[in-house]
Amino acid sequence: MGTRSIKEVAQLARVSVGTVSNVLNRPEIVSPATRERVFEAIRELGFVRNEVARHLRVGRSRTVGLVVLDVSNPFFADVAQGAEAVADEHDTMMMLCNSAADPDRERRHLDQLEQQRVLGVLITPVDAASPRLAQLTARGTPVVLVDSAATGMQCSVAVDDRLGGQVAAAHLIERGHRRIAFVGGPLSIKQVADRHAGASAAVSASAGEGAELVDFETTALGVAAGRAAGERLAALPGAERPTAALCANDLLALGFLQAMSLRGLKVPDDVAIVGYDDIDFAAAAAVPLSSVRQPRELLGRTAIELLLEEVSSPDEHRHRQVIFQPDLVVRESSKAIRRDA
Amino acid sequence: MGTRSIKEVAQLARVSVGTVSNVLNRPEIVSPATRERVFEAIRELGFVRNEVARHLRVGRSRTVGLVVLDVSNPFFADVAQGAEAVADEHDTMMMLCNSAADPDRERRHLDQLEQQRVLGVLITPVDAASPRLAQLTARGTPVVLVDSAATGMQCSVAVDDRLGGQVAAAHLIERGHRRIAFVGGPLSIKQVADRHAGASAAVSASAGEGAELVDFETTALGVAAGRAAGERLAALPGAERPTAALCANDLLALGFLQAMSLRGLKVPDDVAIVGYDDIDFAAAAAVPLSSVRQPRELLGRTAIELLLEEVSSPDEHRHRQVIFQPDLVVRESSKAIRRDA
DNA sequence: CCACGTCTTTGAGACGATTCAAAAAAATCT
DNA sequence: AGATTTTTTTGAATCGTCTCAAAGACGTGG
Repeated sequence: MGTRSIKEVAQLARVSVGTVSNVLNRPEIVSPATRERVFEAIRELGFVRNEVARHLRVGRSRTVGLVVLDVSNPFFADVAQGAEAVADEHDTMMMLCNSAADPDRERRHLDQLEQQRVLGVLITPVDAASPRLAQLTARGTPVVLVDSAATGMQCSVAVDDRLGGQVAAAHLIERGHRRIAFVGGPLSIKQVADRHAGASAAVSASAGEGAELVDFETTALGVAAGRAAGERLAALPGAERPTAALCANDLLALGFLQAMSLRGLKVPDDVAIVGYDDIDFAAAAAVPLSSVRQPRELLGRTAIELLLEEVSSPDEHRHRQVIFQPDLVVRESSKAIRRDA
Repeated sequence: MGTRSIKEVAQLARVSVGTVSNVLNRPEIVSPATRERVFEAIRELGFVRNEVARHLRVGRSRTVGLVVLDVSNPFFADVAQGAEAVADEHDTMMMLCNSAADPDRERRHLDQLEQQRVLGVLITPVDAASPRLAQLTARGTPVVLVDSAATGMQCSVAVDDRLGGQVAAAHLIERGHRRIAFVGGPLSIKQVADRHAGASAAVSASAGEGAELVDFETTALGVAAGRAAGERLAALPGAERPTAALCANDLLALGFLQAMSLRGLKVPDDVAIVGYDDIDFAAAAAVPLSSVRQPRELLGRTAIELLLEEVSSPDEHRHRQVIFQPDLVVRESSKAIRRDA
């Protein structure tokens, strides 16, 4: 259609294509008069550089793929935001892809990104050990794992989920809770398993005081799953019912909270809740939720910085596994001290 | 790096590059023996087709840009999901871009998409009348407006926001409310203005019964803005205080709801609330929110279908403006009938 | 007026895949 | 076997941009 090429610009400006290219890429080496003439022609024709041809010639893309488990989880939206801010500064485009935790969708996205010869891929993998990821790396597309630890062949940025789970559980124990529910799943998801392991460790450490962890495994990580788990818990007879719930993420926690209020259980008096991720909704919930905060934007920023570093100096680059510390934010939902132990 | 070209495959399989290309694109015209030999070579070398070169030669991209106002608003996540489902079936990739309602970011994204020569752009524009959009269309990149009505030069899919506002307000009036707050802003956003206009119309129609609309304009559409508006409303003396709030979207409604519970006002007894969008969080709120539902996935599906139609038969294509009807979903937050009018 | 630097501009290859007319090979018919 | 048709394979041209060696323009000093 109306798309003009460098050649037409050259013709109109009465210069060679090489000169137009120079104006575009190294304007300072072109004489001011010519430069102006070329700009004029560009304006007149409405010329827009064809990035595809440029990429083919230069052999280096300007776009980075970001594959996340769930675009509608605000946690990932924030990670993306962080990554994009840095990408912007480097004149790089982010391609946001949603795997929806489906390995098949993930694979399709990776295929497409590889075919596009993107500069690199940031990914929160469904399964970090998937051979597809290793293959991608091996074939020359740099990969940075996000929110998931790599084993040395790649860079990664993650948050210490074990520590997060531990701190959260320790907090609940310290507030007097003894029977603590762990709400989350499937445990095949690394993050969930780690948080669980952390909680488990904290509970074991206090086993002498009678602390114990009760698992409420869920099949998904959304609001609905949390609500279902909450109903299950609410249905238990008082003595067996945990007095606190540690949820593997905030969406679960929000659903869980709703179930409590539907069943007439007071939060935090009857049941305390701690979520994970500290998304904006957590603080804004009916009962503001305690939550384990992760540096979301920073996670995204760091991931792309590692990627860009790897790309710009492939030789001296050493893969790094960055791990951030989570922070427990205590709010209403777990503030009260339980006195009936 | 490790990236092999069609030429290397040809060499290894002892055929010409043309044949390899045929195997890739029209395998049926290649003799089985040769075909197998080529596949073998592809496997051995780990060849991945270079989509960039293909695109350059064929002149037709396989990716579509989707620019939304806020990735972290579940409404848009669902729209994206719908669009992606259809794109998938057509072997097309979706490039999700977040303008964050910032005209500048939006412009940058459009620039990049145009440089990439994408197949087309689906966009929820910050300003539908922006000349940049017309320019994109004029230069040959098809544009479909999403959740925003076009004027004839482009296709568009939208939901009747005026009707939505009207139905929501009528519902509140029918439940006995007379002083109704409209929470939302800025009014420069078309969707907000339309919803307001609809509400306004419904209220005017019942002015004889003493209904009136009180504006609580906000500067943003997030949870925080809703909370702030809620506090403003709660601070009013009882007689002046509206008994119902119609919020321009669910995020505002959630924030508003939280403010009510912080200030000790009961929902729906003291103040009824109706949100807009019916995102999953609405049903999952502490008090399940009434909300005006929009066919989110359908919006996305339809948008990309229009785009693909336009692209596949540019000549006979007539631009269409599709408008869907919203549905009011009544839940706890506005169910009660007010008896004190 | 020539030789010699310094700026500018030029234009012929890439880059990797697709296309298509034409050549080659195989199959079918006399 | 030779002619004819059908099936396969070939390879040069092309898409739009960048790169870089080389040519051209210009100014300066001798």
